[in-house]
Amino acid sequence: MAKNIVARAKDYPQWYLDVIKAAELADYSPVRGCMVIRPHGYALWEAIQKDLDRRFRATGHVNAYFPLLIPVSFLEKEAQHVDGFAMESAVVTHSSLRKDENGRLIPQSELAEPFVVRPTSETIIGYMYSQWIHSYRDLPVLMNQWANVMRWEMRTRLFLRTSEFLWQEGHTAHETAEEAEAETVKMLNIYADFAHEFLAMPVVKGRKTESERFPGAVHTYAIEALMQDGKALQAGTSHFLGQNFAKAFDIKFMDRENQLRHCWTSSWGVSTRLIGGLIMTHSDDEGLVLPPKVSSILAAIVPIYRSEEEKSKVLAYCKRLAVALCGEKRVEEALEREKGREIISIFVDEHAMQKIVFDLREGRAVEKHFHWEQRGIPFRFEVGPRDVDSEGFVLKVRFDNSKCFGKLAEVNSQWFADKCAEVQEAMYQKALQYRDSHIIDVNSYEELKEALKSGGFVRCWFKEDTEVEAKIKEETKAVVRCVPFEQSGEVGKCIYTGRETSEKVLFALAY
RNA sequence: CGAGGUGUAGCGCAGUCUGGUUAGCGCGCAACGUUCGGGACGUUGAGGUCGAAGGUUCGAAUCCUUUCACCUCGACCA
Repeated sequence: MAKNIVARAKDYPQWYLDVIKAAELADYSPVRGCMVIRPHGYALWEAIQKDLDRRFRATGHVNAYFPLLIPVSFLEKEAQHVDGFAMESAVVTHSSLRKDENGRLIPQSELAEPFVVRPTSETIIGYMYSQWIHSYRDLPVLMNQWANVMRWEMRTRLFLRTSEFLWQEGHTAHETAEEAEAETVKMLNIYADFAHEFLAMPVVKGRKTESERFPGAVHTYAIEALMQDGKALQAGTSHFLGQNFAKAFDIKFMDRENQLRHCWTSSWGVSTRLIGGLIMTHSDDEGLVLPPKVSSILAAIVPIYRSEEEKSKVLAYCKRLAVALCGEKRVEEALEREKGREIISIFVDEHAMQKIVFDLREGRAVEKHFHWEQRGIPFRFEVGPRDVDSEGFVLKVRFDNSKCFGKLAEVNSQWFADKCAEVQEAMYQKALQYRDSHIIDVNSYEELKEALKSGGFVRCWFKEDTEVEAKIKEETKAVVRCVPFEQSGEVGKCIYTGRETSEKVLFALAY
């Protein structure tokens, strides 16, 4: 049992914070609601960035960067957009500081027009697109930016909801509604594939109801994941913006019939919130659990010895194991490069920048086991004198805490790659099984209320209606997470109003 | 923004009601020794403007005033 992490069954929110702290993913900052992402946490974001960016490029998108500050007047241009973001805006009103009589620094020059620290960039990007787009020949515009944004949230939680967070936001402009719509769906599919293949996190693809829609969007699609405590997490969104922003920012082009028309735009994003989702999908009472594809450290080699004799014998053998895993060249390079360091990093694959570590620190092996375990490192090779004698090792697999005995002779890079792939798939299957067994079908409002008590997605016939949703939210705290794309094609009666509908929705309590 | 609570070492806390030696404990940290295959132990040591400002007093972590920050619940949360 981990002594610095409370059990999930006892206090799930506290467990979540304990895991983050124990794995050194993030820390609170002196600035309210803003977190510091520590190296081990940032490595997760970098891994996410790398994989997603590859998928964006493969579908013809390019990266650009737009300013942090947005004129307040821009926000006013799209009516729903203002309403959605006004309350959570951080506003820059002054430039320069001067000292007052007490030596305190106070803002000096008031700006002619205040700026908003971007909560999202539709407005400023819309403005720039209006400058750049003139003809159908300029379309489509398929851009993405990796950036930080700020939303002055009332209450924050590490990774899940912080005042400042990192994300990517794609912004595209198209000739036709159909094309923009197709783009919106395409990007949602990319998110879903990414969640599945990379994060080993199953998600439901669907459409948001009107009350959950992005301010200014015609409709919003989302991927919804289910956390271990039965609460849902919106893991990514893709918005069809229609011509709303094009009209607000005058993004017009001369079409093929020589007519001046407004573009059709989309926007889509995922954020550091994914890391919160990753934690709550896979981790256990011992701490963080990372899928091999996400982890920058794939394995730790932990030597076990007592005497000096044993030490030299075991370390020499560990080196042979490292060579079997990574190749002689990389091991020699690492030992040379990191000479004198207590933890040696050996790259398994320069391209992915994934590595194994050789833990040479002084101290008890037990402490090291906990160290790597709490950080979610997928594999741990434990090597002691007995293993040296038998030309073997003990392999601990983080995700299921299984332990097996291996032989040095059978280890090579392909063997290890297979192990990684095996665990990656097993983690997805485990999460998928959990998710699927927590989708409950109900046929009445009473059943819905009852089912919500045990958590999970509750699926039922529902005729979309903002007022009804508000009532249900008030009475149960649950909302429609999404209207799944996958529908039976049958028709049923709405569990609240009894009206006929062709759609089943997923209700859940949410983060 | 409403209600309640908490600020004392890196972290967790005692001490505050009833003012009085040099402000304590546990964890963690450092050194040394014994240990070492699932969170060991001993010895020694470092570490504090008691959230901030002002006041009462011979004397304030403790009493008074003001203020700031954080936490919990509510409201809010594309």
